[in-house]
Amino acid sequence: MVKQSAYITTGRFARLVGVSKHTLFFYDEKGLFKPAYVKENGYRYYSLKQVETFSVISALKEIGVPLNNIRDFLDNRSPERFSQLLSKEANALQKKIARLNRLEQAMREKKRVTDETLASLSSGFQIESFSARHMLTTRIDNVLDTRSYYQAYTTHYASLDKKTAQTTFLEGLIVPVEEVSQESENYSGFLYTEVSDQSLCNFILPGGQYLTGYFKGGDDDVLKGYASMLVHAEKEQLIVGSHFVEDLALDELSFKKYDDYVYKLSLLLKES
Amino acid sequence: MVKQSAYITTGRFARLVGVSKHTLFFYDEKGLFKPAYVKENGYRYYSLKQVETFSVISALKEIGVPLNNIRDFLDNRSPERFSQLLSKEANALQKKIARLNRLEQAMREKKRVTDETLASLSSGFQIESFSARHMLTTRIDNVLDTRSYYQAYTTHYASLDKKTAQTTFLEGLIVPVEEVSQESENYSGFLYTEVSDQSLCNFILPGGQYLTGYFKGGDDDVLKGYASMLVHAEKEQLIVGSHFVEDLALDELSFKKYDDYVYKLSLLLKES
DNA sequence: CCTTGACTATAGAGTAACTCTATACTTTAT
DNA sequence: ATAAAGTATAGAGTTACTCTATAGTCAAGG
Repeated sequence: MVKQSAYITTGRFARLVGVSKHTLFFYDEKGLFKPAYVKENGYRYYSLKQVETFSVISALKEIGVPLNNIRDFLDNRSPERFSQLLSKEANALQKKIARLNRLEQAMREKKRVTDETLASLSSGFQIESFSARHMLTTRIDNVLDTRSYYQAYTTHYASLDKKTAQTTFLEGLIVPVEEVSQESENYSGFLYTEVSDQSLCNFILPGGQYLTGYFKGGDDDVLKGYASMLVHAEKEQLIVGSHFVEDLALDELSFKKYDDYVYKLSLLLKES
Repeated sequence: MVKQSAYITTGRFARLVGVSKHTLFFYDEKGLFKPAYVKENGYRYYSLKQVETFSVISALKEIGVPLNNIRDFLDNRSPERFSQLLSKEANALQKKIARLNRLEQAMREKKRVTDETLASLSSGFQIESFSARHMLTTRIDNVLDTRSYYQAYTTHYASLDKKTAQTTFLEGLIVPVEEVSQESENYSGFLYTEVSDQSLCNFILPGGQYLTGYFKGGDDDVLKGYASMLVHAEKEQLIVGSHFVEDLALDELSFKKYDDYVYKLSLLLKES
C-alpha cells in the first residue's frame, strides 16, 4: 500500500530498532546506512521499511562482521552477493556457536572442579572411583628441564589447536609411579588434556580406585605430596598402580599467591 | 614435580596462548594478568601454569566480559567468587548461544527468500501451495496515515522483543482483500512476523493455494500490483480468498535504489 | 500567536581493547 | 665478537561506539 509518508525521525527510528541516535548519525556518516530522506535543514527521516534493512546490518555487526566490511558489501551490493554474504556468514556463525558451546562446557566443568575441591579440601586422603578417561597426552622427557617442559607444552597445544579450538581449561600431569619412587634426577611425565573427540585420544587413563589428596602450596609441597601419598598407601596396605595424576585444582583465579594454589593428586590403586 | 624453573619469556608465552606480545604488556599494565616473575632489567617471565589461568581470562573476554570486570573480580578473587562468576557467565553464555542460533536461522531464511525471489522474478504470476503459518500480527488502522503506521510498528516490535530477541528479518503486511477492492480512503492491514513460538502467535495464515507475483518498484507499483492480481484472478476464473500477503522480497540490501525493491504479493484462493 | 519543552543537528572528546610503529636495550646463536 | 632475534617503553592509530556541548527546529498549550 502507499507508505511514502511513513517517515520517522532519527530519535524514533533509534528507539524502534534499539540503538542510540548517535549510532544512526555514525552509520550515516560512514556511508553504511542512510535515512531514506533528508530535509533541507538537515533533519533525517527514515522509512519504516528500513527497519528490516537495519536489522540485518545490525545482526551482521552482532555476529562480528566489521562495519567496514558491511559497507564494502553495500558499495557493491546485488541480490547474488547478498545471498553469498548471508550463507558465508551463517556458516561462520555456525562454527562460532560450536566454539561457544564448547567454552560453556569447559566453564561448567571448571566450576565443578572448583566446587568439588572446596568441598573436600580439608578431608585428607580419600579413595575415589573414577571411570576411564580419554586423554591427549604429550611426553615430557625431563620435568626438571625448562626447555623440554616448554617444548612439550608447545607441541601439546599445537595438536590441541589443530582439531579443536582449545576445548578445556583443565590439564595436568600424568606421572608414572616408578619415576617418583626411584628419586632420580630425571623425571619424565605426560602432559594431558581430557578430550571428548575419540580421534584425538592417544591414551586412556584406566578407571578404578584412586587414592586422592589435595595439597596446598607451591611446587615443593606438591613434591612432598607425591611422597606422602606413597607412604600413606603403604601404611594402609594399598597396592599401588601404575600412575599418578596431578591436577591444578585451584589456581591463580581463586587465589592471588602461588603458595595458595591447590593441587589434586590421584594415585591409581590395584585391586587387592 | 619441580617446575619453578619453567619460566618463559613474553614472546614465547604469547605464541603459546595465541595472542600478541603487546596484549600481554597491556594486560600487565591493566593489572589483569601479570607475569610470575620480572627480572631486574624489566624482562617478564611467565610460568607454564599460567597458561590455564590465561585461557580462562581469555575465554571470559571472548564471551564478552569486559576486561575491567574481570580485573574487578580478580581484585577480590576467592574460590567461591570464582565459582559464582563461572556459573553466572556460563548461564549468560547459554542465552547468548540461543540468540545466535536464532540469528543463524533468520539469516538462512533471508537467504532462501532472496534466492527464491531471484529464481522466479521473471516468471509472472504463479500458483503456489503454502502450508499454514503462525503469525504475530498487529493491526494498522490506516495504512495511509504515518502515525498509525508507526504506532503499529512500535507495538509490534515491543511485543516481539518482550519474549524473543527479534528472531526474524522477515515481516510484511497482511491486507484483507475487501480493503483493496473497495478502493476506500482508509486502508487497514496487519503487520506480521512469522513466529515459531506458538505462545506468541495471534493469527494463523491459512494454508492452501495462493496466486503469487513479484513486483519491482516503489509503493505505487505495489499498489498497481494489488489491482493487477485481482484482474488476473478474474480473468483466470480463480475464486479469490480473504487475504493478500505483501512481503518485501528484495530490499535495500540487494539494491541501492528504492525503485529497485521487489515485493512479493500472495493472494489466497478458494478451492473451486 | 507565542512561548516552552522536547526534539534535531554538528563537532569534538573520551572509551575499550586492542594493533602498529619507533626507538633503544639485551640475549642467543654462530 | 658480532649479527640476528628478542625484549622493553612510549606513543599514535583503529573500531565502534558513548557522551558532552552548543546551537538550531518543531509542535502543543495558554
